[in-house]
Amino acid sequence: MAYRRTGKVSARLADNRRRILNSAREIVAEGGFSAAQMSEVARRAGVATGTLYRYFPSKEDLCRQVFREVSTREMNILANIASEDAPAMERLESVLRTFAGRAIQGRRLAYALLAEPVDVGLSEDRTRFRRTHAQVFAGILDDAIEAGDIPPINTQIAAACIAGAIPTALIGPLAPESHEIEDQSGARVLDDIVAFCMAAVHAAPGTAAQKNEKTEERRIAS
Amino acid sequence: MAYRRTGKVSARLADNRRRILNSAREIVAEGGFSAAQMSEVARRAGVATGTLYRYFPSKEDLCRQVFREVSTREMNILANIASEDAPAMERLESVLRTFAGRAIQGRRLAYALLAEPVDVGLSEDRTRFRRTHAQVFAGILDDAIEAGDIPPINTQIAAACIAGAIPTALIGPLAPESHEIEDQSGARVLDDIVAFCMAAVHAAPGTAAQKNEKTEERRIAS
DNA sequence: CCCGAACCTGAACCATGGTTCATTCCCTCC
DNA sequence: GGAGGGAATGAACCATGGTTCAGGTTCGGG
Repeated sequence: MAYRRTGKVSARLADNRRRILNSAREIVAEGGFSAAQMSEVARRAGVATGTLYRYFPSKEDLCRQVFREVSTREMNILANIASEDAPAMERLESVLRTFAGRAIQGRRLAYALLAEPVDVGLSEDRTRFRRTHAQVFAGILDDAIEAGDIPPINTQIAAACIAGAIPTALIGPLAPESHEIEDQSGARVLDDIVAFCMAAVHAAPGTAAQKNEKTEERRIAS
Repeated sequence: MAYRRTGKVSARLADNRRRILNSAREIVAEGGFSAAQMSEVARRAGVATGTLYRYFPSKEDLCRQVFREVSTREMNILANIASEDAPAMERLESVLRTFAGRAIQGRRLAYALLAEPVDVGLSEDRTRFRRTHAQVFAGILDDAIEAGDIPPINTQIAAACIAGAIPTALIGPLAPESHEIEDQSGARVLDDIVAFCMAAVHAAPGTAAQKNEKTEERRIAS
């Protein structure tokens, strides 16, 4: 009697699952995890609340799934830059600039990933995310020291500082208001932040400055 | 008939109010604002839940009061250092060290003040706190530039970066575990963080290093 | 000593939002 | 085409935690 799951059905199931995840992601990107209520996710995905529980055992699981998808994407972008075949200092600056640039566009998503109030389950994932994150910075810094580009420093601490400085300056309460960033001054803010971090690791002066005029070409794809 | 509030009574009222505030503060210092449930505050203060509402119109008001008391205290400490009659770079380092040092002891309180999930009412106060905070840094940096101690930089951005870097490196998920900090290595971590920030603003090298041996004497009073 | 006002108490109330489950719908198979 | 099982529904359920309020207690004034 057992009935075989036909192609059309499992396609629909997969589609539902995807649509739920996408809806959740959209909501998070617009209003953070606090806006991601199950009823709202369901509404946007065009299914009933109860249906969510056929695809995810709990809200926490759904949110973690969303978090992982988004953060993995971000991580990969940075990791790719870090593993490029280029001098450490170039990779460092590129990573910083990309990180900050992506946070500026999609500030709400960056906020959700990095700073928003979340409960314990998610903050476990976030911890992993930020650590991995800092590891990318630390790795490049180690390379730079190895290559003699910068003097020896505590790369773990420096990486943590960078990982804190950039989001704070961009998306926290200390950040300039959105409208200040939207327009042309955004590039300037970005340059200043990158310059701060480069100086912090004793990058040879000028390295960051030269790049200023390149900012325009370096627009990051969303 | 009008009944005059006698001294003994208003003393008791004041005492109650104080005890409530103190209990709330203790709880926040131990477990953050999330642990500060009204029933728990009442229990610790030795009054009934309803009584809290004779002293504070809502939980939010109570929490904001606590936040203000604690943050004002912290702010004053930093502001005093900032307004000392000393060279800008000395004041800068002193402020950084004090800030980081106080965050290290009382990490949970620092977490509550700086990073913990809170709802909108409180985060308004927190925003003010962090801004004032960053202003202290920025003011000193301006002095330093004026005095020619460091090259001109965007002090607003630098201040925001510093205000983000220090807590992240100390109390966030990127921070070393408590036990790593409790023991002798705490001073080392602190030195590295301060060194990072000093370098970031192009402080002349060595300034931070000289101070390392002074760390012991600079133990911050709680 | 008694009255009324102020104060205190804590159990009941309520709002929010995640989770469940009896019912309905739709699909596969015979 | 209809029997039976998986999938979907959404209103009801429940847990949490802030807030209220009817009833009891304490205090000042006469």
